[in-house]
Amino acid sequence: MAVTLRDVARLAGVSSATASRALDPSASAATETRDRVMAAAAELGYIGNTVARSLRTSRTDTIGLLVPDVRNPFFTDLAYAIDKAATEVGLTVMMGSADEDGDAQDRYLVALERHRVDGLLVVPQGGPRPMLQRIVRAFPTVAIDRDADLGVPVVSSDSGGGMRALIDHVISLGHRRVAVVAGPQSTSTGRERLSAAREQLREHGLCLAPGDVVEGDFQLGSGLRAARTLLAATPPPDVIIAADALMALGVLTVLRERGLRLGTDVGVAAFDDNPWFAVLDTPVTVVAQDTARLGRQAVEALLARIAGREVEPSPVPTTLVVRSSLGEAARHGDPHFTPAARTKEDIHG
Amino acid sequence: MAVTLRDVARLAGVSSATASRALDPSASAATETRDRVMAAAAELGYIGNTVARSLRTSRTDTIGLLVPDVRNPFFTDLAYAIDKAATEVGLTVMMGSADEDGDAQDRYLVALERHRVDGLLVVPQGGPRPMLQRIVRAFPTVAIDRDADLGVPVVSSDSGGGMRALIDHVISLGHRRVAVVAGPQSTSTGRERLSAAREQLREHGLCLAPGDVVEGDFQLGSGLRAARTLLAATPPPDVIIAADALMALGVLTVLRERGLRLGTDVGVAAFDDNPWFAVLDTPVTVVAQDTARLGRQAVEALLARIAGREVEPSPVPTTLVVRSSLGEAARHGDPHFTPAARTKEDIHG
DNA sequence: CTGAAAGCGCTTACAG
DNA sequence: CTGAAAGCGCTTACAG
Repeated sequence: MAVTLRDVARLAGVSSATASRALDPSASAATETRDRVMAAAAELGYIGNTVARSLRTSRTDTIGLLVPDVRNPFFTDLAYAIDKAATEVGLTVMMGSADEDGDAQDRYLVALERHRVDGLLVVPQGGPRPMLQRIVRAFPTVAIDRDADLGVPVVSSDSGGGMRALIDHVISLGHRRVAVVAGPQSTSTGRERLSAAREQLREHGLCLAPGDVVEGDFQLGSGLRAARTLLAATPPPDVIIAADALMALGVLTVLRERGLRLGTDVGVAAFDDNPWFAVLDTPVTVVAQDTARLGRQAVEALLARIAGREVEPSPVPTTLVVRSSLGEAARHGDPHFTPAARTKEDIHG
Repeated sequence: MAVTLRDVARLAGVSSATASRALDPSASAATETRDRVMAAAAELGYIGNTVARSLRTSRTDTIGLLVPDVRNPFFTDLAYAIDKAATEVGLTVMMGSADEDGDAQDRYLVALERHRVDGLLVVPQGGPRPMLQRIVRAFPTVAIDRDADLGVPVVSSDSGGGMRALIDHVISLGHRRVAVVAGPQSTSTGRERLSAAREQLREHGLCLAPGDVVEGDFQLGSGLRAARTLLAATPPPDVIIAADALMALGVLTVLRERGLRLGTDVGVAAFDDNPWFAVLDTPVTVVAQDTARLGRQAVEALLARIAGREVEPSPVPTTLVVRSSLGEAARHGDPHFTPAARTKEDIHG
């Protein structure tokens, strides 16, 4: 049916061994032979069969990518960046969304194992599951975003640095009482962002009251629930910081429901940037992650692991993108005297 | 290194042929043998090698998915739905984002061909490119969203119906002058949405002036440019309809820049829903596509094609989601007498 | 029900 | 530089 290497060889009048070499730029073949084989291949429209080659070489030129939920814009951007970076080095990616569900993750991992991917890029969910633990030992693996103590290299943003910059900014605007919709504390990013917030507030002589922290799961629904809890307090917090964009979206939604003005009645900031944040009537201040760089670095690290080299990726810097959702100067000219900041000072200062 | 079927067979004291059958639920084997083989497999942690199996059976249990840009929320949702549906029937998907770039699409298609995917799900870009034409003849293929005259089944939404419902709604609100940020006219969806708008306006005795249509490319930048052109007209149109969410986001951004009030100064509506549309100060009315159903239907159709069966997918219905960006009743109680509608009537009526 | 054998399409030491 | 041969790990007629 499909044209095979033997067909090409026959047409070129050589053995398939020679045809194989002629088609491999890094193998040696007489120029004249190479030309004849190339011509034959072109004439027949030969497309090498990776599965046969893989069986022989035990490389599939395929990597697996496992993310908790592609629909989370951060993971979408990450998947995009990884696809780009992988394609550039001739790797095809098998993508799967585990749906923040451990069993789905396990099923997907087995599929990748059956397919004998060359390596695995994984954003681990929850604790270190046995299946993941096992597969990590069998395949070159690089964790992205979250460190789940798998003993593999981790490519991730400098969450702590991002959060500290954000807290400094929040405080410089005159806000005092900060609440946090934290990520799941079973994830390193969830923990790191929360503890950085706590510590940096302490630097400013402030503290994060127990009632001002609600743990979410990085999904929209938990942002909704967290915001309802947080806004039930009297007085409400000056500022709510969400550990990702989806939970921030939940917070924004609740603000709308309650008729609360963003940046005036309560400030909101989030981790992860997103074009939509910029287009809101009150654009949202965020800590942006450099997904392109994360993707590139992840693929590079995986390539190194596949080659058997050790790697120790360094944290990727984040960027504080100041917009108006904290009631700041971007709009009014004075970072220390904006409507939102003033309101808060009236209450607490 | 990895444990193979032979290892399992040896441990169970049978031939690999028998081991293979014992592990295949649809093959016959003595219960006692089957148990022994299963036990051996479990003991050794045997995971079948798909690449060997594929070479033998010429099925890879893998399908390729090619979308123009995963970061477009519509395609993100679609990819998610397809991944779900595929996983359910034991297929793994190789995903690629062609970046609305024909050459990238071609490179990716060749990679899928080398990997001998069982079938292809593709959202075709631009005209019928030779590479795509060729591959479509070689692999079972189903087109999604767009019909590019490839002679393959097309799974897509009822764009015409959605647009007609939207136009009726716009008109019922008292708007008269409608402008459109159209999708690329090289895509069937781009054409279908524009012509449906034109025809339905005609039904109402209105027409779409040449200056009130700008062709975009479904990406953010073109929405920005289109909105600038459209809003340069005096008076500006009553309503701007964007053919997808990304271009709508561009329109919204320009409105903000100009200090124009959404739903009051000018109405906006879009194709494709998105959680962010709901959280804007003025939530955006949209024609929502049922991505879950599109994904399921695409996988089903592809399975049918792989099995050699003919299929003729029927268009998937869309839903008009009425919010406030056209200045409508949802907010004010009377669909025919809202601020926006009134303003427009003052001008044109 | 089970085993021996062939073969899927490649690549790669091994000779020459 | 080139060819003959083996083999990657499975599955599946073909006998028995």
